[in-house]
Amino acid sequence: MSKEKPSIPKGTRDFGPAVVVKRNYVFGVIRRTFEKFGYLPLETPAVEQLSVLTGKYGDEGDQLIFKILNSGDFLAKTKQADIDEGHKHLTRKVSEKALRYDLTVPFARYVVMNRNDITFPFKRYQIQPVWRADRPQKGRYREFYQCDADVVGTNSLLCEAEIVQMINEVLTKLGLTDFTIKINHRGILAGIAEAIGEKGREGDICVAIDKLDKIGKEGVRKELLERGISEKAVTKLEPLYSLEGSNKAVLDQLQTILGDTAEGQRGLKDLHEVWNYLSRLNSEALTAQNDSGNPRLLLDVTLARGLSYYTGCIFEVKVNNVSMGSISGGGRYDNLTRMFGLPGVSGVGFSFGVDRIYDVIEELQLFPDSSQVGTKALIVQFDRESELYALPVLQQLRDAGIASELYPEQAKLKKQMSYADQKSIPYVILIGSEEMASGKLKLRNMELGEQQDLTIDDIISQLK
RNA sequence: GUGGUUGUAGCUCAGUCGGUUAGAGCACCAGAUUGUGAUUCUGGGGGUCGUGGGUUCGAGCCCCAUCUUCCACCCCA
Repeated sequence: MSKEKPSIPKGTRDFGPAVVVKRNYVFGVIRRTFEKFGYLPLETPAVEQLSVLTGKYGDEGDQLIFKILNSGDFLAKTKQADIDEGHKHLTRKVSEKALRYDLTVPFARYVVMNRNDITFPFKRYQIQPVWRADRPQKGRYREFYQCDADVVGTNSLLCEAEIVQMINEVLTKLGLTDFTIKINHRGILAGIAEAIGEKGREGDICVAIDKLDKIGKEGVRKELLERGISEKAVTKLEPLYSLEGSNKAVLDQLQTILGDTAEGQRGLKDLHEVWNYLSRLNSEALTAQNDSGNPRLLLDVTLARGLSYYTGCIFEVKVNNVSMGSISGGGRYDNLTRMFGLPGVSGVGFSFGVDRIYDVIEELQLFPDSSQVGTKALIVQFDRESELYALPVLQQLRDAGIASELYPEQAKLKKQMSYADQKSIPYVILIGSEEMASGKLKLRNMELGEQQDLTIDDIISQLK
């Protein structure tokens, strides 16, 4: 028998008990917020038909989908000619299923398949893992959880406003104070393209100006020219990078620049509406100040986002002063269900990246002690007699709702105490011959190192 | 997919120019202490140096491949 060193695939992780407890705390905050806003849970299979996923995320995205090899003789339907046609063609022959890449597309599929049973507007949240065949790096994993909330079947911009509200609430509850919810609108981007004389080229323009933070004005200029945008247009575009002042002031300036483009008008109207809703909701995203002095909600005309299906407002959330990419993102998509044969259903949604949020909270040391759970009391036993005596005591403790355990063997006292110590169990109950004789059990407070002789009833009322 | 980086005890890491038997701290186990953890003292176990090839009298160290880690790009949560 060969010794095999076990390992897990690149970009995947095991989560030990301490980590799972903290992750569940984050999930809990998110879940409670979603439910408070009227979203209901949905789960879909990890595996989707490959055809459901392909073509929804752009060419780059298709490359990153984990495909599943057909079972059995996966080469049965393949001929030499198929191999000669290249890997993209061959993939369809040997793979019909794939791991889901996000939660939005499976949701759209679900909506289309269940259109007659769903009451619109349909609000659902979904917390499940997704898989991407990306090369791992900081904050980027091949298996990670998304927490999505989406609503389909309404064009109301109240949904966009509520997304801002939910993001603000979740991050605040998690103890984060310095974060920026960036918002933009695909209409604004299209309007800009039109206004600078490059109508229809907003795709290329977006990809380039999205990198403004990273590569600076000159870098963006170079990339735009490489992508075939005219020099005249690039020059006209540049003032937009440095739009100054409040969100309101930026909107006013955009009005001047995009005023006579239809798409620009659509974007501006939508954004105004979102601001109106938030204002009436007395949103903290408008009133609370970041450490930098900026409001949390920030109109950023350089925000583009890669996913090709967005058509209206788009969001992205960045925690400031930590080296981590966006922890949340989303937007409105008008045509996603049309790809599955159901036109005219607009949706909007967003997603929290729990793995990144976890990394940020850990880095900022914001996990509260209360997010720890575990055994409250350990019963230590000495011999067979004390073990039998301890069993009804154990049951009484559990009936009283106290998380408790009996050490399962008659190990040395030192070993049992040390077990309690390492599991951070705050109380130990000792049951030996003296205790059995008197009926008073020894309750030891492990933190203080103090112990008292108490009846089981007194112990229960003290630990409850 | 492109470029770089990392891997030595359970963990964090030393390991000189390629040269004898690969080290430390922490952790673990046992004892000091037959009814008391976390502190103290004493002792102990533990390694195919990521894996597979190659160069060499000799490889943890040099070369190639591969896996993994982390980082940047592309893209994204």
